[in-house]
Amino acid sequence: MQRDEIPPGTLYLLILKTLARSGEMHGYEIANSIQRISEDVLQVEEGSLYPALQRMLIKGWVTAKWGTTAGNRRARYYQLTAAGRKQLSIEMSQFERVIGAITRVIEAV
Amino acid sequence: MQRDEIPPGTLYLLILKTLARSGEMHGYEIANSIQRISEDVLQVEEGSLYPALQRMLIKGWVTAKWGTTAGNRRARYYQLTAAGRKQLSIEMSQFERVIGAITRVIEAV
DNA sequence: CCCCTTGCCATAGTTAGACTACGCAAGTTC
DNA sequence: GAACTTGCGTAGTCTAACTATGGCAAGGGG
Repeated sequence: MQRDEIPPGTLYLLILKTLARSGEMHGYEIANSIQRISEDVLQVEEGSLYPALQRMLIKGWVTAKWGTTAGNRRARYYQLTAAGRKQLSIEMSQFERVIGAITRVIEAV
Repeated sequence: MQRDEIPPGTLYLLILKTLARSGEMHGYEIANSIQRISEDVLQVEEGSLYPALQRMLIKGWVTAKWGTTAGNRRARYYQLTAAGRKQLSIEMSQFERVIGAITRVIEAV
């Protein structure tokens, strides 16, 4: 019913940026990082996160390899590719462009 | 394929705000207004606009009545209801909250 | 007069993607 | 050994923006 929180399309941007900042992370870390930095406004559900990561793998924006966490659990570590970095810059400018335009409309007198 | 321009969910906000600013408008005017004020960044397709207006009617955010334009054509004029004004303020703060959070993430060091 | 463009409304069908709800496994804590 | 946490994953649902199409009326150009 209630459309909540993460606007469709921006999850890619959030993940790309998070990976760009932190290098290599596994899914759980990515979700926690986004949630923490957004001050709990954005909650990345697992049912959104993992399918998004799969799609990003297919698109070639990230690569993944299995490893072991500090807490001794197996986890899949994701890393940006060159295409991912390029996509990040595309999504960044797209985001600014669109949000700027929306802001103009909702602030117009 | 390519996700373009208007992020799902924000069309309501754009329409609500446009009606709040201009009082009474028909669909075509609403679309043109959004496009103009956004400096052509946001293009409201008819196939998005009219279904959205229908949903807003059902939700009780707007009322509609048939009339005639200055150019002598029949058109459906939409007007905000009290519920629509309330919804506008909800969507405004929601938008700011979420966009602020996303901005924190994509600007984090 | 007929056609063409523009204004204006509408719907059917497709698609992307975020969600809920669930399942699985391994480690830690009590 | 029960419960909790970490961690990955999928099946199915739903919203809403899109493409494509159609229709109709008014006005202008040939």
